[in-house]
Amino acid sequence: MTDSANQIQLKKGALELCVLALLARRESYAYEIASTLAAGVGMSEGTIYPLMRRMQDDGLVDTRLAESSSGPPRKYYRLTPAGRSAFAAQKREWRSFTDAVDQLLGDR
Amino acid sequence: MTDSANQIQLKKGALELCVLALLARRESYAYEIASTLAAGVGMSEGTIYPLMRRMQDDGLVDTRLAESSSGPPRKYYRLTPAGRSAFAAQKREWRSFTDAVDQLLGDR
DNA sequence: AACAGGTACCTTGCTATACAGTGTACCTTG
DNA sequence: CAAGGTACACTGTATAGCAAGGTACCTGTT
Repeated sequence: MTDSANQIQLKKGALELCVLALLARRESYAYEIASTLAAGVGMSEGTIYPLMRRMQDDGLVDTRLAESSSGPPRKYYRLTPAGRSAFAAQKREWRSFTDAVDQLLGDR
Repeated sequence: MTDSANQIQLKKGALELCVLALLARRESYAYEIASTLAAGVGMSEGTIYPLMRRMQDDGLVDTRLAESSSGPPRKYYRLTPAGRSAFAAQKREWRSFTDAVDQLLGDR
């Protein structure tokens, strides 16, 4: 068992919440989201594209294409109203879950 | 997408940490662990038994059998020294990960 | 005695997902 | 014009939670 084997698992499911949080601030595109989240929570490109597809299918985001001066065109993602309420709901779930775990851990 | 679809994913990987936390307090058996964690983090029996097997294979726990006055014999799990240090390490990882997410979420 | 229900163990099959790896194509800089 | 960063996307693999099902023990009720 490598050192990060468990952390990999730990991340699952929180990633959508992180993406929602970023998009709640401002619209963004997949490559930028992946770059931003790579540092803090270790999201890679192979993860973000399927996730964005899923979120679009679920109606949480819509997209627009925009030219870029520094490479190929970017597909910007924006939260829909459904996306905003999903963000609020998942944030509550996150709090409730982490509070339950923190309580088990005892000290904090 | 059901309401809990994401929460299911969110749980992954934190469950081992929860089990380690419980066993750090006192030895226990799978059925009791599952019952305790069912309320707070929603762990079911189908999850706990494979997990305990994995943790034993990883050397994090050892077991002893004990008679029970109210049913079949129980298999008690106890943390090994490796289990205790894994607990400490995973607790640090948990803190660092949740701190990163909480920072993204902004308010707290 | 028969049965229901709680305790306690465990396995199989299904589904979802993260991620590495790979590929395409655009643009700028040396 | 080659190299490297930007930006999109897909495939294959491994992992893991969980519902459902199965065995078996013990107690209390009918």
